[in-house]
Amino acid sequence: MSEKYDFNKVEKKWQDYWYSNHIFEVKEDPSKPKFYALIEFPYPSGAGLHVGHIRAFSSMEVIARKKRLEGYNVLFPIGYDAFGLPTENYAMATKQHPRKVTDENIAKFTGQLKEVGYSFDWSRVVDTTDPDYYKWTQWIFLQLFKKGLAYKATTTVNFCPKCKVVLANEESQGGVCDRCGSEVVQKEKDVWFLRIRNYAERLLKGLEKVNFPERIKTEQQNWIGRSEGADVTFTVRFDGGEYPLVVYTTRPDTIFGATFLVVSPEHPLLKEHFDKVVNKAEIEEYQRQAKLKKEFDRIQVNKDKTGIKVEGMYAVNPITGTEIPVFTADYVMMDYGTGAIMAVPAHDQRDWDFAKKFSLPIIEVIKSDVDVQQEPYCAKEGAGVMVNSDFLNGLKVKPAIKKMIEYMEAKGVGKAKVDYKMKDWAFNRQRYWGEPIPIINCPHCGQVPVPENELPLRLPDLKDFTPTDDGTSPLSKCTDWVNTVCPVCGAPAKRETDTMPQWAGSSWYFLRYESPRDPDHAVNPDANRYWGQVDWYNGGMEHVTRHLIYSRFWNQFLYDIGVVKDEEPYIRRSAQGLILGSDGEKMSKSRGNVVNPDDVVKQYGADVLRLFILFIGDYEKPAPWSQEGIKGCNRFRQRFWGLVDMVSDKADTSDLNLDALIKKVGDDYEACKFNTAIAQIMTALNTVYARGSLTKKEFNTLCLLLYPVAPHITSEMYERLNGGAKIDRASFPTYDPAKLTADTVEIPVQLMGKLRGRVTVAAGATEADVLAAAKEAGLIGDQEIVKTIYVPDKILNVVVRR
RNA sequence: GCCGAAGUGGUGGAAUGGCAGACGCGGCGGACUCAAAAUCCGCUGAGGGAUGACCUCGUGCGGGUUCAAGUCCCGCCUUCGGCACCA
Repeated sequence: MSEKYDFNKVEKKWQDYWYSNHIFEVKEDPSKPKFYALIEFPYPSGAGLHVGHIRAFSSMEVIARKKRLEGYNVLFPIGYDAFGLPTENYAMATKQHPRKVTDENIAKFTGQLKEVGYSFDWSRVVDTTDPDYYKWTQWIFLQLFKKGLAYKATTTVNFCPKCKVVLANEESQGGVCDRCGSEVVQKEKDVWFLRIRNYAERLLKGLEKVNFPERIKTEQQNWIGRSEGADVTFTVRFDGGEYPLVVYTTRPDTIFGATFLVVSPEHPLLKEHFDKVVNKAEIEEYQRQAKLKKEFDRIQVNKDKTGIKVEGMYAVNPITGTEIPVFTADYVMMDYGTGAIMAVPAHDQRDWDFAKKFSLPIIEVIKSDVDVQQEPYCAKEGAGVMVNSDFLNGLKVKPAIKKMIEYMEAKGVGKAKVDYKMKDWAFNRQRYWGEPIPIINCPHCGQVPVPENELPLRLPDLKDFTPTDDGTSPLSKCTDWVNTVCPVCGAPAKRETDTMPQWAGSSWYFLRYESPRDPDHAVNPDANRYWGQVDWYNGGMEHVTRHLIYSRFWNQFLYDIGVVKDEEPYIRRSAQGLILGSDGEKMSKSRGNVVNPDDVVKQYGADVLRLFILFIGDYEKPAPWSQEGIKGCNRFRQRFWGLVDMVSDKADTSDLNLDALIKKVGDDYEACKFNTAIAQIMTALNTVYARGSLTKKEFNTLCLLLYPVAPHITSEMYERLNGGAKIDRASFPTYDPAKLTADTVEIPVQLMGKLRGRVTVAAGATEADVLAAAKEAGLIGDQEIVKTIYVPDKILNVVVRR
């Protein structure tokens, strides 16, 4: 009898072996096929590794270990997304430098990850806060700038008065700051933007050729929000003048029902021709009110419509020539479409609400059962027939849209246009702990890029990096750094003091992994030629619409300028579900239901933690932690260890189909069905225990199948029974497709679709054989058989006359 | 409002249209033990039957297609996620 399994000793032994012998470090090797497995690199927070990380990383860990056994040259890198607010806030609170905090956190994460036994290539670690890394983040920004894809504009922004930072819309949802929960206010600000909208169509198109789950594609499509419509030019007339006013509509067919026109309070019409407006004071007051409102209030659905008629102006419908009134209302947004709409109250809820409130006419242009004076008929696309619409009458909606656009284009009053909900990417933050934006503001030359040979533009070593009250970056306090000379004309100039958002560094890190130390390229061309795209990327659903789109955008841009060879960065993407507390709620400190992976490793070891996190349930769905469930995996490991003493030449192998087991486990791993893969191995283990012995071949197969999940114990077991051989040098077992079915099969027999019993027959038995066997077993009487359905080796169903 | 995913025992969850509940947890009973823990063995959807090898019911609800439906179709309910005064 072998000694009891000592997980502490064994796990330490194998981790030492892996890491000190650099087993998982890889080089380009044209003799082997490559496989690039990627996990989202963690943000090294002070809290350390979370069980959510374990679930997120373990899928690619299994795939990486399996692919290596299958002969692939596997790139499985790790790094740290280390710029960001929590570190900076913690550093301020504890009066330390963020650099020090970051280094400590990274060291902590590294230690924890190694204790779990992950097979990362530790020679390729990247850290987004390392100047050798952010040098290239800045370089990519400069390429974007040079191509006109980075620009500065004044807009109102969401500002968090507590964090003293400008927030993107997605970081201030519900009108509160993502980070601290404070109420967000609106503020005028110069903001850097990246023109991601220029890539909207390609980001959509690219989804057709990648293997992402449908839900991820759908979320990205919604985020991009493509809509087909038309720009239609109305003429605004006022005392002594005319002004072309372009509205955007997805329903140009309904223009005969347009009874008024609405412009956003920020619309240029109300600036450029404001002197023609009769009720100036009233409108100015409304504009002031709109500005005060936070984004949150303004986009509240179903709230009362407000607005003011623009007196002294009216608009001419370019199709009918009819004059209609012009309003300004805050339900029209300046940053979508053209900031102006033609209102068709009969067929749009918002326009209808507004028309009712201001007693405006409602003209039906799509026939329906509803009385549009009582409620709008908001037909889904394609439903209904045009009425009251002159030459469109009798047409269905779709052909009517087509005909109207053709008509407008011929008349020169409108043209087809595709628009996107996605906005340009606000690309700056007023914080210290981020990549400095490498731009110099010269009074003569304007925005001048920092020369590339001066990159990295390092963060100055500030003592006080608390944000300023007026919302400018703490870097502005460092005058030595801010004051410089213009690289073009030599005049005194000032550096840009904003830093990049946290999404910057993570938008291209997967490319840096391919040549992490190359001093001359962001991505080494030879390395990129070999490693190419990420074959499989796993991460969280929460990053699907930001990180995943941003990084696809950067990759497409880098493709356009010839830096990388592939247009899409990721071939396949999967997403793990959340690990919940044992109470079924999201883990959080305040609920006190947080599980620390360190504690689990201490108590049960890494293999049990890895087993449990993968066995817990459907990988893509949320699953609650269970302290009892962990015990079950510990039991399984003990039983698995017991196999060491059960190997025998005389074992009867007839009850275990190894080929089928290999296929099932291998296929399940590839499909992220780790729970059923492990269940299959458990079943096989139960079979072996029931018989009391197993062959050497069975032993090695079971070890190899479980190795990707539980590498420590399987490495030890394999070594012991194979004369010191290392399992990581072995090959993943293969199966013979001809042997997947057993010699005899048990066929369920149904009568009228209801189970009557089972008969055992030789595999491949004919319908007549099975029917005869069923009759002999008394499962079928002597009723008249109308019909039989036989699925070979699967089922027999007999239909009889009643 | 629009889009998407999901609803299965006490519980986490399995089931290319073909034996519903694999595997695990928990529970019950037994073995070992002075005893407990650990371990091992057996049982464990509900109801009925003589507690048996038998029958009936059963995958959110109501219909339908099919020899056969957790799975496909139609109509609902509930939960979760995404987008959202998006023209």
